[in-house]
Amino acid sequence: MSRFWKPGTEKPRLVEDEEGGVLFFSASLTSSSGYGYATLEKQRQRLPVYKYRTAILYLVETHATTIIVGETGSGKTTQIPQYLKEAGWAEGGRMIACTQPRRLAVQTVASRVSEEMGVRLGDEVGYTIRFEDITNTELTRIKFLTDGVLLREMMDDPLLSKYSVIMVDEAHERSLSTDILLGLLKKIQRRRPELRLVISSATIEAKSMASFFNARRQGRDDEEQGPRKEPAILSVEGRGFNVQIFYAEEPVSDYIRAAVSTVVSIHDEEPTGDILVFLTGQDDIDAAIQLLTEDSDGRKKGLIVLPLYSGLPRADQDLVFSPTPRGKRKVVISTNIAETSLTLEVTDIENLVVAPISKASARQRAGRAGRVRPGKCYRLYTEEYFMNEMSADGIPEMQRSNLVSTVIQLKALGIDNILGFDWPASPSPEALIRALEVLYSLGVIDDDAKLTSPAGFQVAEIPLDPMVSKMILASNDYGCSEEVITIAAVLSVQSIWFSARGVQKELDEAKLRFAAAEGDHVTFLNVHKGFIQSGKSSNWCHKNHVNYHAMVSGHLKHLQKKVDEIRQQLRRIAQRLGIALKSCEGDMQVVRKAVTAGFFANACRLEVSIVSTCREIFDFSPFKTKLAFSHNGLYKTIRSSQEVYIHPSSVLFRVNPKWVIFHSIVSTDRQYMRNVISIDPSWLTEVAPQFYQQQQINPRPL
DNA sequence: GAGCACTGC
Repeated sequence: MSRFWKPGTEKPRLVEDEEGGVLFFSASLTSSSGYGYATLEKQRQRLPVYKYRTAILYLVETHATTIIVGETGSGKTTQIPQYLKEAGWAEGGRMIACTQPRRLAVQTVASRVSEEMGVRLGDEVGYTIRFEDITNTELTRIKFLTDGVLLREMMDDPLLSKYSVIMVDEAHERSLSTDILLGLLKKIQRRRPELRLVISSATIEAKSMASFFNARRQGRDDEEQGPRKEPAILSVEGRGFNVQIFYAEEPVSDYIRAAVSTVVSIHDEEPTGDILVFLTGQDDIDAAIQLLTEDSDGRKKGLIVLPLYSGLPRADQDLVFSPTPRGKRKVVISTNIAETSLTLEVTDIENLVVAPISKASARQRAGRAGRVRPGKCYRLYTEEYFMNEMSADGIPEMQRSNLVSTVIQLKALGIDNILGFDWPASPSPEALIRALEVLYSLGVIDDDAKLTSPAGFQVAEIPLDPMVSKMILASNDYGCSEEVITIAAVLSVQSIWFSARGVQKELDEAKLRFAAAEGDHVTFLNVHKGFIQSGKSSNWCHKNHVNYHAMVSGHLKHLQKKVDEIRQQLRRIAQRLGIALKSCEGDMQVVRKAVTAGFFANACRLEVSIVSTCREIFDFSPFKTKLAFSHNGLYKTIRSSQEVYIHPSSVLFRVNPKWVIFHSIVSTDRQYMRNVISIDPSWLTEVAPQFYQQQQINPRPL
């Protein structure tokens, strides 16, 4: 296994980065009895945040914005909303909102709080995430929700007038929607001086957060009645315990094997306690689990190995929270999802970090191990790497994202001057201009950069990327809205294919059964059709390597809601927008035109193709087509002549039609187009004459 | 021949 500095041999160096010593938590609240014996009320009083109850309420009373700095584990997320309610902030029909970046966190925190308050979830305490509104207009006083949902609520209620206090939790994560929300909340404060904001943030971000909310407003700033404008900052200590950090002595070559062997040696050498392993993705998780379980005899007995990633059905995710049986050791093998949402209350957690994450993220992960008792953190990289190679913080999503959705959301909320918008982390003007250009070319904003009517407002209403929304609008003109909505639903889930290690060949074969010469979008329609014809059978999915959990609607409450439910939601929205639900009865040309109408900016032309073989395919296709199989067709985007290739997961891989449109790009060693459809270049000038001048797309002889 | 995670009326 990898070699770590071990306790007892040579004192491990617990140096952190320049912030220093972050991992030495105060252990002043050592409750050896732990959870389980005390009443819920006693437990609440034992949380570190309890000491600050009066101070928090005072600051919220007297300041428009209060920034709470605290390590996770202080209890701030569950307690502060309750304190606020106890202090009367939810009286007179008002509500307290608490946002989270992730759905899982919303659900778990809401259910914990309702339990503590002794009320039924959905009554006084409720939550809202996409597809799940567990609130009651009459009763709900504390509402947990994702920040994305709160942004959507602003479309109907721009001042968020039903909330008296809005707590934005995990603001240091700087997720895209958190940052948009913070920018908008700052604006709302000017119109609603009585609104209170509580921003919870980790140490490093607190100052910049404060100066963001402190920035002088223009115009009237004379002292009026009401709360002080400059933000208050309160630091709440964590409940954490010592976490010892061990670094690999040498870089590991295979981090999955290194992680597995570290788990095994922890199991052999360490006393009771669960293990949490961070890996990069589902593939690695499956591989690690296979390695851990394949020879589970002998010493590995007693290990309960559980995967955790977002694609997992909720019931499987819940297994992670169940108590570990006596004499067993739980090993949770997880993606980032566990970095912030998860507190395992069972016993202490060991933690392995494997990817070049930021130092802040590494610290966050290590903190997972010290929640209920002292823990250990094994980092599968060297200390030198940590000190010298890893960046201090991740880049805010705002500064590395496509801003098309962001811009249209702001437009829909009446923010006209996008370039002058006061962001917590300003995106580059170039990125904003790029987004404005795309929206202009889609015809959803006009020459004055105002939303067009009705297209602009319709696109803003649909909770999808504007290019997908435009595709749906166009499907109305082409009489194929049913098909295009299905495509949109499939494109918005991670993958409809069931992939696991060792079954790649079977998956490829299954794909061929549905593969359409036109490309991936049409292939999706074939899969969906087969799924519906099977009566939405899980057995059918299994046989065809289709991921049942990606397709099925949530008739079992805890299943993730996917293609079916998104499709139903989009059909409802379409009807509301006046789009006729209509099938084109197999005419795939109109479907491809509708796709083109949304994604014309992603058009590419084949530059080089080495044809090797020809073969007749495909039984699902209405017409038999000859497809040329070749290797690594080099494409160039029409817009910017960027070199791109068809991703090997596409049905058009090695088929290489002359003209294609892609849905998205993944950048690895090359730029790969994922989800590709073939088009006729004349459609480009047809659907986007302003974007493509005729001479640009004249096909060159190949 | 293959990069990840998260989110949304």
